Amino acid sequence: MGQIRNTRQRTAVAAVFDELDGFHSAQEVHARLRAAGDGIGLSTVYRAVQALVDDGELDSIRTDSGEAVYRRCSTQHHHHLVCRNCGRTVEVEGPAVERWADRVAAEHGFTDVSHTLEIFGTCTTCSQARAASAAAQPAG
Amino acid sequence: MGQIRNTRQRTAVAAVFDELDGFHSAQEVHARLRAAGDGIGLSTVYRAVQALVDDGELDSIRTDSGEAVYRRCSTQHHHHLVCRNCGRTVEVEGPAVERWADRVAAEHGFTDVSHTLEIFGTCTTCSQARAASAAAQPAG
DNA sequence: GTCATTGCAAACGCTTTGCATCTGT
DNA sequence: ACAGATGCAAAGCGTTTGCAATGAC
Repeated sequence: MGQIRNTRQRTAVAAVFDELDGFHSAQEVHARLRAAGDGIGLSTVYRAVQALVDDGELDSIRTDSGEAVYRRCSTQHHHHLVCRNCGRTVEVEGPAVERWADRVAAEHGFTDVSHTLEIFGTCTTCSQARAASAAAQPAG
Repeated sequence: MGQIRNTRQRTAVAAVFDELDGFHSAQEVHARLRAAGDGIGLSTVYRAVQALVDDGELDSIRTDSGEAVYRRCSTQHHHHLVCRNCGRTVEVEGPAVERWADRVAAEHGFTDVSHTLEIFGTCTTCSQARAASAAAQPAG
């Protein structure tokens, strides 16, 4: 059964996640490899990424728009604080949250626990801009 | 400009979320209304749901499979602990996490803060089933 | 030589959109 | 009567899959 072979394409996909931190989509990886001159098909990237997830080498989450994004598991775990207006992102850590999530899951008998946490808000710059434009256009 | 009208369909969609707790997809709402005898188009459900999200009456998140699901905002805010194998979901609360998210966002100057948090794991039943099947098939 | 892997294109599922019709105001 | 809302069908998007060709072992 399932004998796994080392191919140029699989290696290339894994290498992308070695070089890049954070989350990246299959399409992004594909574009990046194509740009680098590595001929590779989109479906191959999808299959390679899935294989890496199955192997436990990648974690995956869904973005707000429904796209699947992947990151190397060994990367330092952190969360994102995202401005919902300009998209500016701040990486934040919260050891307490990690422990809480693990504890809650354990209390319910869950094992092999992971979690995703995103915080959304309006950053200083954008809330000031919004206030200014509201003043200029009263009925906004 | 944007004058919003009260239509039978919009009311029906909003009513579904009044009666049901938790997260539900647009397709599920559509099927439910059809089953109840309310004639309504799928795209109308999508548009109604989006309008409710814009109005701040619904929250939306993405499931693991990329489907968008919605829930009434007035519902007590909580998070989900999801079995990544069978999909069983437990609702969990974590006041500490809420406060942490608000504080971290405030420290970075963000306002109007919200967040999404999902915990994934393998539930007791599924981890037992997995152990059993691994024992039966040593080279799995 | 065998069989997993590749790559294309077509299929898929969820969501969005164009447009003619309908309806609340 | 006007402007927003509806519903269908078709398009759009990310993702998956069928199948013949390719290449790792």
